[in-house]
Amino acid sequence: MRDEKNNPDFFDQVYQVVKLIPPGRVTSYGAIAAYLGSARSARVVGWAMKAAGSYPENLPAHRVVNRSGLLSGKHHFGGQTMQQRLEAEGIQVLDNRIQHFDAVFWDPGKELWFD
DNA sequence: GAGGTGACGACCC
DNA sequence: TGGGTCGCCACCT
Repeated sequence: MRDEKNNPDFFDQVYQVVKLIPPGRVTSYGAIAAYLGSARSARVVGWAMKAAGSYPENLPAHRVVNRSGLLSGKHHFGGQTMQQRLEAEGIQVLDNRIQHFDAVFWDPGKELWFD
């Protein structure tokens, strides 16, 4: 029954992309969803992030924020863990929002495509 | 088995 | 131009 952690293909894909996010960069749920081919399923990406809480790997979910650069899931990280981690990456975060979001934004469907 | 929810996003009025 | 509503897909109860 495919025991192991319940990792559907979609979730696994999300985890792969998230882990590919370079340090000092961030992306949005929609960007990942779009990269997977389901731009409308940005919510599902958020689910994957939530499920990532059970992920043993160093899943940099803190590098994933909403389309507005707002740390939507910061509360889920457990306090300011998310913001603090982003600052450690060199990303300026103010009031739960990423500064220069456009500058640190990382698009998987673009950056990965070019390399 | 079915319904409601949810770390979002885009479209419509 | 801005605010509101619907849609998406999977997980949880």
